Amino acid sequence: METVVAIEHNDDDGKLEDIGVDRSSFSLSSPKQIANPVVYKLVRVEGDGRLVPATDDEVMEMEDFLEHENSEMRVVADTGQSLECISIERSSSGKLRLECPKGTADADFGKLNAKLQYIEQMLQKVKQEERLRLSCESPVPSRVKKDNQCSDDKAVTVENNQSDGPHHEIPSLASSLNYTHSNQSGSVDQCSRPSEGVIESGSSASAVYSALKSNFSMFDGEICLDKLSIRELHELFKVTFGRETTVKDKQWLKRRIAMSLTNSRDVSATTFIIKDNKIVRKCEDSSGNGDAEDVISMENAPVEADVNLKDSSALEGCGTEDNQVVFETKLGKHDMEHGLGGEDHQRAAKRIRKPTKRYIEELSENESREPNPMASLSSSRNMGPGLSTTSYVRLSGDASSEVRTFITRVDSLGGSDVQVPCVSRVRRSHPRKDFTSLTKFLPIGIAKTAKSDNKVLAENGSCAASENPDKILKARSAPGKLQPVRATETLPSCEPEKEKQLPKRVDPLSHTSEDSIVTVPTAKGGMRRKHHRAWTLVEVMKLVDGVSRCGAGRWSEIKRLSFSSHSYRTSVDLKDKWRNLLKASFAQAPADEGMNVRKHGTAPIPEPILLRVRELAQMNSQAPPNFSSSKLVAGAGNAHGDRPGYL
DNA sequence: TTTAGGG
DNA sequence: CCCTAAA
Repeated sequence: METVVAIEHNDDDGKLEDIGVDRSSFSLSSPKQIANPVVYKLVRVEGDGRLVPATDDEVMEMEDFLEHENSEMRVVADTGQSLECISIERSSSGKLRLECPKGTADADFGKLNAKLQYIEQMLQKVKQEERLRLSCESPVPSRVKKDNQCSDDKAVTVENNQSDGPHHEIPSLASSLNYTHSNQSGSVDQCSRPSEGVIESGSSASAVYSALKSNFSMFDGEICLDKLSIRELHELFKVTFGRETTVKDKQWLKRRIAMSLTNSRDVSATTFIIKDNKIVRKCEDSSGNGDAEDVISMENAPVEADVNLKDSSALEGCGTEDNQVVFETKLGKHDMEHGLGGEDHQRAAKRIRKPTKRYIEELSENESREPNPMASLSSSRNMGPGLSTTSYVRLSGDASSEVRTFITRVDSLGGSDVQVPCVSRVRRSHPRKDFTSLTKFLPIGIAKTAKSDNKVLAENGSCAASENPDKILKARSAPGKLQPVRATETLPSCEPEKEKQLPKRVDPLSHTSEDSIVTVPTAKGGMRRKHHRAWTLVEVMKLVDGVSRCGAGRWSEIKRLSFSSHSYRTSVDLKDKWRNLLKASFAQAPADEGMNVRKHGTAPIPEPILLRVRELAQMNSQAPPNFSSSKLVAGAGNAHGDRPGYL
């Protein structure tokens, strides 16, 4: 099957200003055109040419493209053959769409620009891959199976919905897209034979080409996704994204995994890199990251600054309807000062949220909360029968850029209307975290109580909303008189339609597994919550990398450096995870090659990572925790010789 | 406040 | 993961 990126052009909002982002590659020059939101619909082309709606998983994949709008420009050596797509945001109708609120259109188009260029690159890579396959490789079964003669075919269609707006620009955009792969969509039988002309057509094609060449020559990787079974891929997927997948397509899984890892700007700065479906380790050891960091800074810094600038302007545009809300518009130059994880540094730098003991507050929350276990689905849970609740969410600012998002909720209960202005900074390209949990919050007590809490909400919202819902919860559970409602498991598919309008996204990358919060009984009779956030592969890699550069034990340092973008994952978490990693790496040292398919339930950490863990552990003369492990003895004299005696 | 270690 | 003692 092929995938089509259909571009609709909507003209429902034409008064956006042109803010002068470089979009030359689109041939877009008139402000008017920029202003028109572009809506992408993700569809799939079946073998017979039918268009079918994309599946959820595909949609999810699309979202990842936006996740890393900055880093994805990096070359991905990727064998994917089916899916090239863009996703911006899912609208209520389930379609993907990008809406450009005023003042942020430029940012979006910047991203769109990057996205399109990225697609170009991807296409080139696909072709390159194809060439390689033709020359030296046995075909992958799944590929042979494709009914379509041209499994690599990418069709980019552009449909222009707008009636009166100037759409002449859009076709040019389309043609620029089609340019790269026009021969594919045009003639079916050519697709497996990329011509030189195609290679040259892309602006960055030559660069991609050379990059690919060098990449393919590096085969010292230890993890080869191609060799994995579906099951293993599923497991890897699980570690990588923290969620399960139902997709059976090996190719898809491989691409997803490789993509995620590669696109993660955090990972890219680590010693692990993804090349050609393999997780390999950079040759240099822990010291040679300077280059990577520099590159990243160069790539991202301007963009970030740009976005941030818009940020403030967007702010003014929206107006702070409440003085209680304080913004820091401190921006960016220190974004990338650590070289990675530059997403949230501003927030991290300012307004440091003290890591309160969430469990305590959750305890109190539990006490004040009705014993009713969260049976109903999220939002409308605490809308009592007698409560007439009208609420709307107004979004100004763009959710997909580092911009604050204003939510104004009007709750009318008992005749007294309460306006709850909230400000949330949505991470750039990480709009997924539910701030809907904020809107789910409904004061049950007296209106006065709610009012007094507005302040708290507003103040905390600026920094909490973009983070873990837990923190939001904390913020509002402090007053204590309210009945906070936690959005426990918010499955996208089950969400009320209303919710889908929000930029609330499930992070397909790392946060996808919504925190599964289990309440475990404590000795003192109380109930404490146990958050569980599956460690994703990316996180593990970051952790390992952090340890490699800071040394084990300096967890706060590591957290600051590598985990500043992850609000959860305290330094203690890092330490714990490291401990587990250590245990894992030593426990099954001479295990089967490739993936550790050991005890079910244990995360299948890729061997190279465990290997690295061992190295680091021995470097730091860290003794494996469980000394009595029998495997350990066996491992000491193993033929691998990858780790000299560590005893 | 952070680390180390037990649970 | 949580909790706590110790630094």
